[in-house]
Amino acid sequence: MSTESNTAELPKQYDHEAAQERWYPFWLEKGFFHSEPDPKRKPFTIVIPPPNVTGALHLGHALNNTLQDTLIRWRRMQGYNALWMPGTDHAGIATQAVVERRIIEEEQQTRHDLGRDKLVERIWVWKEEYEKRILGQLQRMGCSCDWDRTRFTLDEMCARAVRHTFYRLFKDGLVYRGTRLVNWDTHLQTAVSDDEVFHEAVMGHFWHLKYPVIGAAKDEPQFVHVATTRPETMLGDTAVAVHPDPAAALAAVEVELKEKLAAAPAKDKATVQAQLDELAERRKTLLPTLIKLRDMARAGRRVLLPLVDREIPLVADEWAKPELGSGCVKITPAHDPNDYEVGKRQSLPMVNILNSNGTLNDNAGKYAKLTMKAAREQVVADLETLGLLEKVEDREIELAHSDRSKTPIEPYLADQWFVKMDDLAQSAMDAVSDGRVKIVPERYTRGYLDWLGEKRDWPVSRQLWWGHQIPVWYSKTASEAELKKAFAGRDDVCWHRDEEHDQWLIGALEEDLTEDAVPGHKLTRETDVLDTWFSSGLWPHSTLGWPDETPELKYYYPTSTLITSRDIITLWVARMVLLGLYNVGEIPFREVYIHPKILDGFGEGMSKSKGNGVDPLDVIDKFGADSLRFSLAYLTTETQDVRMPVEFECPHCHAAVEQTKKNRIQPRIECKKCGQAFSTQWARKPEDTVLPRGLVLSERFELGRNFCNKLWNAARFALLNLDDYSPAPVSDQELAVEDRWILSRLATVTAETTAALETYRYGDAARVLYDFAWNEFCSFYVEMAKGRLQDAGARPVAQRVLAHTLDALVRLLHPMIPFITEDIWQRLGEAAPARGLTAPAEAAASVMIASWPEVDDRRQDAEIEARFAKFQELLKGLRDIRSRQNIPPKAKMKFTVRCDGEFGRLLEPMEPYFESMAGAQATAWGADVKAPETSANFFAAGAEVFVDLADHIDIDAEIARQTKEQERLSGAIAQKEKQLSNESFVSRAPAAVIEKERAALAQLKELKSAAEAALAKLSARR
RNA sequence: GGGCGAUUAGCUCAGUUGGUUAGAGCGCCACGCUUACACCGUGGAUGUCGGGGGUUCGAGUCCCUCAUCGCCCA
Repeated sequence: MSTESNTAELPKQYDHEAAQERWYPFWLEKGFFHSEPDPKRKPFTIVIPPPNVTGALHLGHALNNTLQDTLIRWRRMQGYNALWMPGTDHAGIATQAVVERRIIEEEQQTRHDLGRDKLVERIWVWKEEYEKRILGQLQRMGCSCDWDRTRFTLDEMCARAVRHTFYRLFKDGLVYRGTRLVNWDTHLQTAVSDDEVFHEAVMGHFWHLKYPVIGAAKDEPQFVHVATTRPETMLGDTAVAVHPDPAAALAAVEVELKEKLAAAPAKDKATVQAQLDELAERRKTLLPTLIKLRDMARAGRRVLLPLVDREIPLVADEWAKPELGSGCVKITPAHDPNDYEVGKRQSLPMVNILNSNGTLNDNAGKYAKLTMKAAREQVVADLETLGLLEKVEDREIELAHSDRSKTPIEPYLADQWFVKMDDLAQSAMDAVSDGRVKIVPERYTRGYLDWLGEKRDWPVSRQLWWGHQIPVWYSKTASEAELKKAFAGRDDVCWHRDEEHDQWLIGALEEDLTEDAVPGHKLTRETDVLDTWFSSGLWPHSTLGWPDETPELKYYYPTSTLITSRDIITLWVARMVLLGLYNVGEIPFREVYIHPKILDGFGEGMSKSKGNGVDPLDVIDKFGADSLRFSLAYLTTETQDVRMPVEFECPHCHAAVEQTKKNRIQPRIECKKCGQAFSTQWARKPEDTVLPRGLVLSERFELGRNFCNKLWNAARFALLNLDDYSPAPVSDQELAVEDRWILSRLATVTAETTAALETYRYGDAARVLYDFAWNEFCSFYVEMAKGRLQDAGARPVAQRVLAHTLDALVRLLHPMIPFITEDIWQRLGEAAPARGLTAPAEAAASVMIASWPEVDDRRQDAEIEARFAKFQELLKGLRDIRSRQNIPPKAKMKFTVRCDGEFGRLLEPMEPYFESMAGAQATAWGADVKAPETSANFFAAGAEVFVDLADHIDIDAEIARQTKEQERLSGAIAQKEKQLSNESFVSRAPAAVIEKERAALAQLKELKSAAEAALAKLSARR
């Protein structure tokens, strides 16, 4: 870097690209991101919520990582030994689904064509590509992660932690295998968890079927009527249910409806009444039948299931709702979650009619091998032929879909592995209840506790190939004696009996078992893999080397803070707490900060599939990483999600094209301004892909860009004026008013920023610094320093305070906007290598490792701030007169101030600044100042100011201004008088408040009479 | 159905323990190339604080209720 600082080197606009390209490699090279355990220093640790390798990062990640980087850079500057552990997540099903889909699209091959090893190999290739891309994105954002420690949930270190955890759980009897109804994705052929399922309303039908009653007597119903949205499942029916006490059930509903009727607003009463009427009708016509059926059910009567000709029982169960439909319901325990519960209660057989690929199996008789869809048509047709189809209704149904394959979910009975949640969940609840783990904002605590409180066992197996294969081997044939003999002396193998399937489950710690590990028997390994959350749940300790007691684990664990978004509090945060406690015996982090979500201009969450996602790299290209970061931090407030109207930028003319729900899903868009077309993320066809792509942006980021540019130019000004800088201690006597003011403000702002960051109030921190930098440092301090910098006598002190203040400001801003602050720091380092007011010292080699500013209480000076506020008020009044009087900017104006001696003593020294900042020259201060012949007056800070308008008077403008002022005052006076004449106010409000109001009223009246006098004078001259 | 959050200027949002006539940025209007910055400067206009009720001398702020939107859970 050249040591000259000339203007050519200091462009008028901040060049974000140059700064990013220069300083990130610099930080890396210096090893500033790296941390090593050092017992002499206090650690501060965060682990990244590992992004999925499924795809690139979006704006939500940008927010998440901006906040983490801000936190870690700040703590690093505070002197902590700061570690930010980075890495990525293998995201089992999501990644496998993406890669599988791509292989099908591009090579027309399924995973079964490829085989397990080949597919996994292909996914690793994908992972390498996306990991690189993701880490690259983080780096472009400026993230100061310790890249030497980068981990992946499927790498050797994490895999070892997974093996140990599973083994411990297995050995402790906390993991078991069982048959359960799961959400089956027939496309991907795996179970998916509830949170991987979304519900969508689709148009469907409601088929009304009837099943013949076996041996029905004359006075008995010949058929039972049931209705279903999925008629093909009747092949798996094992019962028909009727309510055990239909009369009571109907009565209960009636009571409820009556209460509702009483409470309902008038407009809703008719609807509720109609429901009541229908209920009464039902009681008359349907209830007797239901009671009869109930009695038949108790007598063990059966019905004949058509098509498969299976006799199935009538059962009495509360799941059947007498107020709905026929009051009877078919029970298919193997294919419906509610029926499954009924099945368990009533000890019904569970007939599985599905193959894992979604076709019907042999239990479906002649319908075997058909797809669900084909079977449905056939079943309906056959029932109709038999006269057993009563009617078909159209109906909108909520259908569960797999989030991964977007295909409908089939409830399906399958063997799954579970972790018992009892004690584990309790331990995680306790950690939060007793405050060892603190969730910020606190309101998220409740959801966490409620969810864990259900203590539902955790299904951890997935029928996938991409993931940690469960380290359990099966043997059906060996005896326990043989196992004991085969594994004698080994503490890395243990086994449990699986009574349900009549076999041994053998777990192995690190080493895989061979097929012949038990002589004379063949072992087979479980093919399922573990849920991704199982491995990411270990993240805070697995990345630090657990199960080994590494120096890292001892030093950095528990970590300090976890920053994440609210949707994974239960899935991930809770799992980390309970697994950390289970494995390490200690909580994984002390605080969890939950940040807002990013929404688009329509209030919808952003997603790539919706087309409203913004790529952080687009924003960085256009605005720079600092602008992205600052804008996001600025918008991060406690209760609000971040709403961001999205727009395209035309690559031809750079005009903004508003994103609409319509154009956001089109492959090409025509620019309204220049008429040329550009492509979007949806472009697939050659005619679209040849078009240049339009960036997807939000004008919200202009806030950050403008701010960075302002800061840049303030620094530019300073640098241009520091050429002959010399460091030296500055005594209090040497400080000018504005010096003392800015130093006082700096002390306050330092305290406010620190307090905001301590409580995760990023928006507040950004606002405080924005206002200070722009409205105080730039608008006042820099403006006022200009004069002194031209004066050889005052120049050195002005330079020293300027350099010092900029130094501190840059340090305060560094955690949020690292690149520009480093760029300024380095340039400042050349112009003013040693800085500081009491004892100038060599600046740090990088702002990254500079110390966080301390609050200098001694500088806080309420008196100087009050004095400065008066100055600002007067200045504003003067500028206002100029503007309203249409006095040309270059024309000088003269003013006098009627005030007491103290006021004059304080403000008179500021005369040069009225001159330079408002083009106004003070000609007199004091109590005996008289209004000039032709003048405009205003009150400010307790003084009356007269602007001499002899050369400028615009009577109409002044009348307008004074009239408006007078009206404003009249309004205020009326309000105050009303308040003060209110008996109860005067008798009940605190005396201080009343006193304040009285004084205010008197003041207002004084101002008003002055305005009236001025008006009278003006009218006379008109 | 239960829970959480939101509703303040055209847009995006602040608003501390209830106490002068509610603020910022963008946008808008007027003026301005003042030797850091037009990604700028100076000034200006803009609000039934979602609706209704209540508590209080006093409510954007506390309570109840309704509406709309978003998220989570069933």
